[in-house]
Amino acid sequence: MDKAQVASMLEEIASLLALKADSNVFEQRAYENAARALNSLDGDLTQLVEQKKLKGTPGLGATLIKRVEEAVQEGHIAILNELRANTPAVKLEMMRIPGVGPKKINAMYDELHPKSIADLEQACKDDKVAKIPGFGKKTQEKILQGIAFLQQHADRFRFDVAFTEAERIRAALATLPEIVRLEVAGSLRRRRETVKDIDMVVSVSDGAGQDEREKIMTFFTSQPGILSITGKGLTKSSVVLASGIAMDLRVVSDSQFPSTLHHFTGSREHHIPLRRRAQNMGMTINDYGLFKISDGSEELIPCHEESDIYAALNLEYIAPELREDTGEIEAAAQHKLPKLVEQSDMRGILHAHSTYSDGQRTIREMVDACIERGYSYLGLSDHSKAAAYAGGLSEDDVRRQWEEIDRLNAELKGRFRILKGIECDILKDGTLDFENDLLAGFDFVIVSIHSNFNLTPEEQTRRMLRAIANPYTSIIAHPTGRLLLGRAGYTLDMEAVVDAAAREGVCIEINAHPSRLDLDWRLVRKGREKGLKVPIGPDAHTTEGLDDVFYGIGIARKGWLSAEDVPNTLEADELLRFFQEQRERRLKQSSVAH
DNA sequence: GCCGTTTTCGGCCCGACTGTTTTCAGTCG
Repeated sequence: MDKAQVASMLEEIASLLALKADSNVFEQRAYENAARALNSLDGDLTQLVEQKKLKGTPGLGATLIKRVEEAVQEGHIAILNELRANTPAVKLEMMRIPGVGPKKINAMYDELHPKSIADLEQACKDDKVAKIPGFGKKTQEKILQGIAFLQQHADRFRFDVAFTEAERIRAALATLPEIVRLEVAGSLRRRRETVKDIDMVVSVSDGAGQDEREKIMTFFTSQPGILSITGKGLTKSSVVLASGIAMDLRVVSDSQFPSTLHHFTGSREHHIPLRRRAQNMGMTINDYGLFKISDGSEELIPCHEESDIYAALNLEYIAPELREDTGEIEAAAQHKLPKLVEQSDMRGILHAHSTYSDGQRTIREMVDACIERGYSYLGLSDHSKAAAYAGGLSEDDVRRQWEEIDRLNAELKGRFRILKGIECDILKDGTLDFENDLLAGFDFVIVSIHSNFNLTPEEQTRRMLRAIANPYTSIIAHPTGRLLLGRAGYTLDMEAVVDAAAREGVCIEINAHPSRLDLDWRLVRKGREKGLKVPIGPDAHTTEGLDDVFYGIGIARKGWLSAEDVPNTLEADELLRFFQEQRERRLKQSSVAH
């Protein structure tokens, strides 16, 4: 039983507690907090429990520690089983309907005993829900709409899908002269890998009247590609976009903009301790501003930018990507936040394919596209022979490719550099798809799993650790193989993998493809603390694919990475030296070991 | 259920919006 498993049990308890008749929201929150506390713990949970090291962890009190110990030692938590037995499954399902929460669910369940969402839908159509005390026609209609929304739309979207939609609307709104400031907020601004909806905040000058606001809202709700308008007012309008994503636009006066933007950027988890801090300092935060409380009256503290809010709380500015309540407030108070990596730090591409394997562009075309984007090198990494489905290279193909690279490098001398790399398959037993004497000819070796996804976690972990132990391994690519909203990753002990990679000096990439974003940012963060180097790899199969680096940078920033943590912020010469030293050190170590 | 630089009890972030109600409960972010 690992941390993630126990954490999800605690989360389930929280959800089930919410549905209890006499539920206590604070107890529920305690379980949610404990789940998060557990996830960000370092080390093996079983050991932590055995050594009684959980005591003192913020968010874990005596009771929660007992629950965690029970889960680890017994494999189950008694009160979870009890809650499950006493909570009809349909209640949990109903939690997914927008606008419906625990209280309404319990009322509907007690009156109508639906067995499924379909039953509930029928009850609405039969006008039975509107007759429940405290309910009415409008609530019934809203529930029907909520059910329809559930049936038509996924409840989460990949970052890139939402970002593209948001960017289109942002660009359109930016043409309006009435708008002073304009920002995307919400989880999209925090660069979460998936998002539920799009939040946007715009400001009008403080003297602006109703007309300006109305014009903005009308312009917004009449944009092309809007499926339906679910709300339209002077401060907030809501629509559903063609892709099925819900979007809210808020209009505020410019002096309120920083506070409103901050509020709607979240996360909720970040705001709770932040507001507690404000409270302790005799202040209060709401979406309209930061206020000093004296003698019971509130005095506005003027903030022109979000950074002013943090400054007033004696904090360094906290970038949106970090606002997840994973220690950023404490770090900001001690002025220990990292300087986060940016696109302008990136010097070259590591992990791209060409027509030699399954890429759609020739090496030369990929090179030109890199030059166009301001990069000074391309670390080419076509597939190895085991990846037959992807046109993996034979040993002869590799030598042929090297010749072409040598030729091109001579031609490009001084302007650009192609690095000889490979994306080498990790075979079922953890050995690599090419012999070491061939691997020695590459400038760098990326290794990754493309087969045998269904090994046991122990086997899969052993397989990966063996690949890490090969002294020619430079980088692990897409370590879990997950496809966001598609397929779960291989089950393996990622913490052991991150530990081993950091210890051995092997890099783990952030695969920047928006369907992967793997290594996960939570693990990026843990790896960074152990000295792991994390290149950002677009895994480009086309020239456009090179632009996916953008998504990888968002994840790198969420993982608290600075430029020095990301090897492809180095110049080509420095990077080649980095790989060379890495290999020499590891060869020396492995010969000592033998 | 957690937590403590006045506290071991009594707080726990905060306000908008909506709908159902005549003063508030539920939901959301």
